[in-house]
Amino acid sequence: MPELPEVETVRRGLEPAMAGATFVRVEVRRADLRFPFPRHFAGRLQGQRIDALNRRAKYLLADLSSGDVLVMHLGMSGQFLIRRPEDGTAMPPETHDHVVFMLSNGVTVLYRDPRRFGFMDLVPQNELVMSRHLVRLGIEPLGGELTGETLMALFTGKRAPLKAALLDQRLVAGLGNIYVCEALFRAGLNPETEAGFLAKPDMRAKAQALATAIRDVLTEAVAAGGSSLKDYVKTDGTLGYFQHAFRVYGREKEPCLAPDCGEPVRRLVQAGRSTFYCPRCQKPERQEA
DNA sequence: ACACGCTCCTGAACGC
DNA sequence: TGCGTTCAGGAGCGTG
Repeated sequence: MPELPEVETVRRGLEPAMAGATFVRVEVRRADLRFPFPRHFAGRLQGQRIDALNRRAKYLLADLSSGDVLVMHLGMSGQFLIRRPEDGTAMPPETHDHVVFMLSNGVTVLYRDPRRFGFMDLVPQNELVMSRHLVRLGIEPLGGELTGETLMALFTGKRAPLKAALLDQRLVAGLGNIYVCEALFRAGLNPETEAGFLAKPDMRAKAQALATAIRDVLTEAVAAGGSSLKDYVKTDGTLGYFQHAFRVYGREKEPCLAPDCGEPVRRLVQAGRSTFYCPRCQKPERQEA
């Protein structure tokens, strides 16, 4: 499930293959993914140089010499795979290979997405931050803005549970179900606690702990190449390995890994998504009415 | 404005 | 064995 660490890992894999290269030929093998491709998509890419490959939250952003930015989102099951000429026989595209980028350096980049929740778009550079994709995004969690103070400000008056608030890309952008569960565990916060509760003055230390936990878990996951469960692979087809470092995610009924705890990890459903937590390490805060 | 639930999609896992 | 059901979840959208 591509969340920020997986998207950043993909970016780091694609950057050396794509930055500085030119699109020689682009094949779009179906009319849409989650959304239709923009008009003349292939034609607007062909002949353009990729000046830089950036990331914002879970979006990949390729700056093109035309002045457009190629905006790419992996959805649930999107993968970018790099095929180098020295890899040998060219493999024919598979069923879910929807886009093929052929580059001037001989590299082929495949976009594969069985569930088609991903999408691609082209946006003029000077409209990018105000574009429909990016305009509502909250703070970048590894960008230096994420502090206890910032979280307190963002959560002020929020009735939603912490789990939902952290999944809300308008507040903090880049977390998904896995890293929210892991960050709340590390901060010792109950996923059902009202987000607004953390904004109280005496909760400053908890808010700070949460900010630190989010930064730490994302940083560690990027260093591990992301988490591979079902769909996610790196651009060379290999797996990330942060899934081995999960402390609660996917561990229902298994013992909590905190020292001297061992309480069975519990699963609950919030907003239709599984939440994993330790009821002993993540006790609900005393919330006066 | 805000919170919540529904929806898109496919493949894997599960149950009878 | 085989078929049907359930589950996974990013994020836009509709509803109350």
